[in-house]
Amino acid sequence: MPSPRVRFAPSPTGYLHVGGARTALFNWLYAKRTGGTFVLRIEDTDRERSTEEHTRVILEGLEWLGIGWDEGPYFQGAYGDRHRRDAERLLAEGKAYRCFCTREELDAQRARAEAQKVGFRYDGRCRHRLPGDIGAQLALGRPFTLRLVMPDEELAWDDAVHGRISFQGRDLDDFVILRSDGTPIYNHAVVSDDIEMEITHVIRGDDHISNTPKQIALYRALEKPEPVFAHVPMILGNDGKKLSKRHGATAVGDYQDQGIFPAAMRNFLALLGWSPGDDREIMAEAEMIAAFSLEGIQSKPAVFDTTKLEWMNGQYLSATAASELLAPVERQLERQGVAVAGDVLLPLIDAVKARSRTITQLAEQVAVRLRGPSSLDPKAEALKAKMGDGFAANLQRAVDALDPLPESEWRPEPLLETLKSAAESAGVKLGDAMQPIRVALTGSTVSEPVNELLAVVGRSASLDRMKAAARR
RNA sequence: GGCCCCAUCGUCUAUCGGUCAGGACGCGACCCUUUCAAGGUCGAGAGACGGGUUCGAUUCCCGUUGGGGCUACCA
Repeated sequence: MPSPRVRFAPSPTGYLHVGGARTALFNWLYAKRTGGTFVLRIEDTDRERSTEEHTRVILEGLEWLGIGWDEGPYFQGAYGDRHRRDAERLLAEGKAYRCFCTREELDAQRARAEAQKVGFRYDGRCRHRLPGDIGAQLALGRPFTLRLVMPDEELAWDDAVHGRISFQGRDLDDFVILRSDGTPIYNHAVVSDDIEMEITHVIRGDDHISNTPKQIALYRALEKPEPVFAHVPMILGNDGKKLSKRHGATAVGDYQDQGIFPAAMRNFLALLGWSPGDDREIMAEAEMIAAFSLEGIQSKPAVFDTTKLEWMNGQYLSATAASELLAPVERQLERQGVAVAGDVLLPLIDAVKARSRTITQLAEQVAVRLRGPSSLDPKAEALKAKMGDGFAANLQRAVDALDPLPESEWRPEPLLETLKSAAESAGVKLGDAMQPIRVALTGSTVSEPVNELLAVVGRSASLDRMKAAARR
């Protein structure tokens, strides 16, 4: 059996969204698993909506995710001649026909059908035009499209994820394969290209299921063997509707900006609608490839859960050394206008790493330690309100205790000892003594241990922030 | 309206006729910590409904209901 050839074929009419990315990932995984070839094809036959910008973003998104292609990118628009030849061959063989119906006529028919609440299907009125009539239309220079003669037969296939799916040709209409300007329609271009590129496995979104019988009809008309089809289910928003812009971040680039690791994104996407069949969650690339199969793909749609994505990213984050985080954190800080040397950053990164889920969160925490909190988060606000006067009093006591500590003693151990004895002699619980300091220094109730926090922020900045917070 | 797909905890999923229906996220509790997390342990939480088939159905079949997709000279 020849090695499989799969393809990812996005249309550059929008950004690379997570659904497309997952489809690409499944194709890629399958190719890697089987030693096959992964072809990238840009379907830009819709000239109106396709842009180079979108193409660039899609390519960059795939590269960022580490999904490399073996062939391409091919641009569908470059193969117009072949698409036309294939369509004309069908015309010559009587498997397609010229349709002189105008768009206006068709629109009117469709509107009428809709008003009557019946499904619109092209009635095939041009299918049986007499040769003389056709000649006359041609002589008049009337524009025409090419329509496929839809056979009245079963159009079925064994879907690799759904099992057998069957349509009846009589339920489908004679769809257009070539526009009046000679350019191909999607379904025709896809089949022509998949044949030419010797694609053996078509792995794509569920929304293409209804295109598949049309494409099968085309394969039969062209007398070429059909590939294996595998339709992966949709990705839904948290309201159970198809994932779209109004659900927030749907573009792969959004997650890149949020500081999600490509490896975490890949891992998460792979587990959305696919499972290795056991309990594994965090999986290395090689592990996923080894476990991947089309049969392991779920047949029901999956809801995109960003909370779990962030958890997974946190897993990758805590497994990454601070030194490797240096460069991305520097980039994030630069964007916020904070420039600091790496040797200052490293201990800060180490301090907050375990408490962050994304690079962005991590960079924010680092920035707060460098320049102080700009505001208090809701929990810190609530704590301050709850403690009332005790908040400032505890802070003032801490300042009094810590102020005499010289720079050389401003280290975690002496700091802890000092704070402990101060709290003890004042008869205050350690927690009550510590939390106000945490809030004063970071604006948050969550941080590394307070003594370590004080050490990492430094003597003068710590005392300044505490004094300022005690005054307010 | 027509055609097609889908249905296990709130979410992602395991189960390929016999399981106390397992795991993960999230949630709650506890442990650890004379401070926050992280981590660890435990807990709550699911087979849409109705018929079959079978000694036995979450699993196989049919129907109902509920979601979703497509129905262009878009992709």
